[in-house]
Amino acid sequence: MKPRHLTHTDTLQLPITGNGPFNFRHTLWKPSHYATGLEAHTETRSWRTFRIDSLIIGVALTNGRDDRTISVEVFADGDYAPEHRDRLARRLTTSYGLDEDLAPFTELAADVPAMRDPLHALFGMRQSCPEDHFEIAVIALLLQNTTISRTTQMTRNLLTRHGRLVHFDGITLRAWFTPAEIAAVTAEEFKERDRLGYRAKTLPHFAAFFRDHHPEDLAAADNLVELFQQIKGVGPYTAAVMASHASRDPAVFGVDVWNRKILARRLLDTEDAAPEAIHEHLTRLFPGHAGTAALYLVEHEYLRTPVAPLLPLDAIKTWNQELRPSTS
DNA sequence: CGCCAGGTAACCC
DNA sequence: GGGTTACATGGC
Repeated sequence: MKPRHLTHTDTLQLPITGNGPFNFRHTLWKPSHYATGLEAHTETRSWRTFRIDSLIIGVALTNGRDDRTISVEVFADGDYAPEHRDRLARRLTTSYGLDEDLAPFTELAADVPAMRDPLHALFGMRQSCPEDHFEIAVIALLLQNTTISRTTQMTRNLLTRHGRLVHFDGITLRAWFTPAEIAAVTAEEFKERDRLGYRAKTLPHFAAFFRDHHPEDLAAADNLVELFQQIKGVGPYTAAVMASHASRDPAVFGVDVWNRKILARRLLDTEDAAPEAIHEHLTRLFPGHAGTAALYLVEHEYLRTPVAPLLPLDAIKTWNQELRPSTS
């Protein structure tokens, strides 16, 4: 599979309009996130791909000098039209919470001892979710009841076989498939070829749901967690990930066996605890912002030993080699 | 081997 | 309703 070359097409300056501090590095790069090949980060620069309809866009992002702007170099092919500029700007602004008010959370956190170190180390970090609802649902699906190494393997299989490979600004990255692009793929194929196991039969349900429900419709729903759980294969965890990440509800967070133990240790001083106990505790300490609080605690846990560390600048070439499959 | 992973649906009473 | 159990797969 040869990468498609995207050419430099546009430049954006995105203002940080939301109240509160903005931490460029820890907003775009999350120490706890596993490697997908959809993005790459060095100390000062980030790259990411986006699908906007069928268009494939690559962006290179850097922090503005005043910490209140993000500079975006846009790479695309010939289909990039003026209307895409606004949609991309909105998508980036939402994905990284540039217009969100972080102050209510930081004020609550100032009074919570367990939050002292995370708040200090990650000050100004916001939720990041470059994925749309469909894409984050697939990520959450691949996290269900398995190890990160297998999640990484399944992600690689899916993106290699059904996604795209693009090259821009000196880097090679994968890009997502759209619901329409996997509409014809059978559950059997997902299982046998992409090694999805029992998850294989739920992926077609995801594609069908998001072909019929566009992101705009979802904003109108009043109980998203409930709505999302109507999709076969989406339970409380996946629905909460979708609501907290793609819908950016700061009050919501998905509890799984992994963050359950982290939060139990940090908040309750025990090795493990019931999900309800954790949820209740965090909701009481951070009314309306429990999800943001959980984000800070979990990312701080991984800050010293990131799952996918920042790349040294000179590692990009090696990275490109690894991402290109050597097999036909 | 058996157990467990960054869960969920289907089944039981 | 609330408490089991099967579900695929790979790593240890």
